[in-house]
Amino acid sequence: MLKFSKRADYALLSLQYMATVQSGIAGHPRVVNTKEIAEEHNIPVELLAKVLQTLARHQLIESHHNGPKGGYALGRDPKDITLAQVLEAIEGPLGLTDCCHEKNGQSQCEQLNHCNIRTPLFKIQESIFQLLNSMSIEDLLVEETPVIIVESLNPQGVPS
Amino acid sequence: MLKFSKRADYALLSLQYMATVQSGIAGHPRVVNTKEIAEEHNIPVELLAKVLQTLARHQLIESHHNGPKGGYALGRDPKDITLAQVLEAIEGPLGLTDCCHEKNGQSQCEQLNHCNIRTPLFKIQESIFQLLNSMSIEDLLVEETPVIIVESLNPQGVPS
DNA sequence: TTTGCTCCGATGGTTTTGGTCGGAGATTCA
DNA sequence: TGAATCTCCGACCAAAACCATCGGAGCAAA
Repeated sequence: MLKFSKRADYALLSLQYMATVQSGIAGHPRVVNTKEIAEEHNIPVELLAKVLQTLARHQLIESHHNGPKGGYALGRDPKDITLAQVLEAIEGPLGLTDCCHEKNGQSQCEQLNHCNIRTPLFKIQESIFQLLNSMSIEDLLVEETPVIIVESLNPQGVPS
Repeated sequence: MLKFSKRADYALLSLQYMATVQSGIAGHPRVVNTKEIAEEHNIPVELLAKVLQTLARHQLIESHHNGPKGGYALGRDPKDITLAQVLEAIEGPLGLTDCCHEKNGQSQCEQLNHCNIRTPLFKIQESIFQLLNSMSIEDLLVEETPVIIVESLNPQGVPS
């Protein structure tokens, strides 16, 4: 599936929204609160709150707990927040395979000594990382987006 | 995390192994059975069996149930099996986000009407798909692979 | 003081995933 | 023919991940 989690989706939506509001394109720049983002995008408030907390903890956004006028704002320039940073904040260290992650100084991979596909997989991983690092929140600020349904990748059309 | 599932890992390991054996590099080309692959790579036999069945169902490999000499063999030339095909066979239709997948003719995305990040995300997805489609099992046939631990992507070094 | 917000921890339910088990059918070999 | 060895298939269970909810503490502005 290679899918983003919903938390990641919510994070990207929120950051894009905050960037738009702060840019001043739509009215005066201002701080936005959780409820507003949630209602705007049809997201459960409580879950979104946790996502935003996580982003704040990683300093991608700043929390302003100023009573009724509190809320969140971007911690830096939108073009200084890469998608890789967002994903890593939300989902933890990225890595296609288990052998990418250490725990107590040891790789977690059961097949480490019998594995012959690390090198090519790392190449793929590198490409994906490069991609995610090359795109920032600023790149999400585009106009109207049409609905696209992705076709099956399988050239044979064999049902999955 | 953007991680492959273990089933996907096992599938790739198996296909690489089968390609090596069939190429004749190491002794005569032959059919391999589940147990051999499992022991070779330290994988639970039963789970691997399911993975191989799935691959066979998608015609990426062929099953030869010929009693004691039975086993599996690649269904086509290694360079005609792309990684995208393998992943899609194992994990179902690929797609970064929910709005990629239809169900009963309807998109599953709750945020469809409030979503402003589809276009850029689809670009990312396209790039990843292109990458996975451009690599085949043949590309996995490389020599010795060193262990590499991937560093954190986060330039700030903020703990995740 | 009240309101409306952030923050944090705890919890429950559902889905996915990893892993297991048992039986049916086919083929080879003794 | 019968035993052994394999694939094949479906059902099953346990653990982990993920989504979602709730409750309460603290803070600042009106």
